Amino acid sequence: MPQARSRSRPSKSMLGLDAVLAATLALVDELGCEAVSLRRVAQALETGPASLYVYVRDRHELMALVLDHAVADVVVPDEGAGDWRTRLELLVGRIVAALAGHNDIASVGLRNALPGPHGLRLTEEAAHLLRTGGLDDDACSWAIDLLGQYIYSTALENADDPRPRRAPADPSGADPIGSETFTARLDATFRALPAEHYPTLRALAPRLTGGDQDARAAWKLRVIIDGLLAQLPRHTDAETHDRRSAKTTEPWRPSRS
Amino acid sequence: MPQARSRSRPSKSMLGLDAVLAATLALVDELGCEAVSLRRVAQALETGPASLYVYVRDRHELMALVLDHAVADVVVPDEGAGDWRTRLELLVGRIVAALAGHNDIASVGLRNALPGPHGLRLTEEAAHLLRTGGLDDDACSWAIDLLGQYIYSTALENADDPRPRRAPADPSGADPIGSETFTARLDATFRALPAEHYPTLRALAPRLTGGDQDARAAWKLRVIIDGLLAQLPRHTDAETHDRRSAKTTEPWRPSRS
DNA sequence: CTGCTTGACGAACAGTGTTTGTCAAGCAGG
DNA sequence: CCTGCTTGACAAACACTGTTCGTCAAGCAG
Repeated sequence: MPQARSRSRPSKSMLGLDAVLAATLALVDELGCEAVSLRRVAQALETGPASLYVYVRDRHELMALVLDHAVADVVVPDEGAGDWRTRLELLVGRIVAALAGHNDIASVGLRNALPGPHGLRLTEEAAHLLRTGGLDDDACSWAIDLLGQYIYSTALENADDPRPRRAPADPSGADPIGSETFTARLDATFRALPAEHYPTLRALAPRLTGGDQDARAAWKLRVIIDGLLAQLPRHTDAETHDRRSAKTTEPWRPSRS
Repeated sequence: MPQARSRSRPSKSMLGLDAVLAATLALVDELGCEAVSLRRVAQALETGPASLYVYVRDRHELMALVLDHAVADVVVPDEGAGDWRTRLELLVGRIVAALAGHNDIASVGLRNALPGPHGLRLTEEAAHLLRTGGLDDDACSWAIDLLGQYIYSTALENADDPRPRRAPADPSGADPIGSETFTARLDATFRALPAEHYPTLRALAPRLTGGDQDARAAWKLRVIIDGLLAQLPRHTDAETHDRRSAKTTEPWRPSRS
């Protein structure tokens, strides 16, 4: 048991990275990424911000680790869950849900965050499923990239939006904008467009931000997977492809560097 | 002509929003978004940061306006450029290129930035082309969302990467990581994975970050458009769809709110 | 002429990430 | 047991950030 110290420092148990990550993630949930400062994390842990540098190189690395922490509980669908496509949809859906459940943590994934162990685990599984689905190595590699974009963007979009994703709103209440969600403001933007210059957007306005967000996410994923399948060579099986343009007779493939 | 002032304030021409946006964008080009502070912008304009508040509500709004400014020169393809698909690909390609040419400005688009006049102009055109391609209103609305995700993510990924996208690297040179690109580090991450646990990622490693980035972007866009077309009703024409799963006989559509 | 509006912007404030240096506990080696 | 080294903890300090408040000055309307 640590003794009282000459600087009147109270007895402190060793922090540990897990505690740091958990505290950080809790603050992300509450305040959104931008408002999570090292001082806030340290305060939640009853220490000072300098203490965190034992565990992370800088704030950026901390957030990357927290992102990975957020998907730690995502379970890879087992083989009994269905064919490769079903499992891929399940997997991606679970990742999106896990990230969306933590405010805007997904924004970290869009900012040069190196994947951690859980991210790699899940990526390995997704790549494996894509391969099972018949994509060759080139297509598989770029599909991973595309799915990654979809996952982070969609998780960000789907995150519960009761709190602004920016710094906490003006508490004075003088500015009504601060208490409105981004989605509502985007919707208002579309609805306010002059119809003579923006006929399509005006016509679509009720739908652009509307609908069930899970249904929307699933639809977009379906689009992507159908699109991936459309890249498979036609001689793979007896099925034919739906082609609107007669651009190529052979499916185009990622070039080799 | 303004006179000399009692506070020895030198004669200043009125700033103007355009000058502010141009100066900001130049700094984004040079330093990346995060390093662009209001003080830096003000300094470039030979004024003080408080001056900028005449033109923008806050830093967030400034960056959103700069994002719009970055696509100001994107020209909508005219009808002679080809069918709707060709024009959509052209349009999206131009937007991505415009954004990618300005370091990480696209990251602003992933952060609750309300669209400006140019963004709306381009979105209107994309929506119009999608409609021309046969998507109904529901699908069109969600496709706009998906394309937006693709555009910002891809522009961010394609941005020239000679400068770190984060704060300027440690100038001491003691840390070699700071001078490496994110892509290189991601590549190294994949290549260093143990093959027994990550067989697929290890096999794909040379391709995951490799290849020509324009080709990659075009491939991903093709996937998305092909996927969109795969959602069209089959009774639209004599063409059949490539379906891997027998989940639905009718194409699934976005639900109405 | 007076008062109001608006652009310009310094000073100040609260807050941020990070570095440096000190303390204290634990461990290894003599 | 003692000494030196390592490592976790973390305060103090620094440079920097976004923003607010208040003042100045020019222009305009009544």
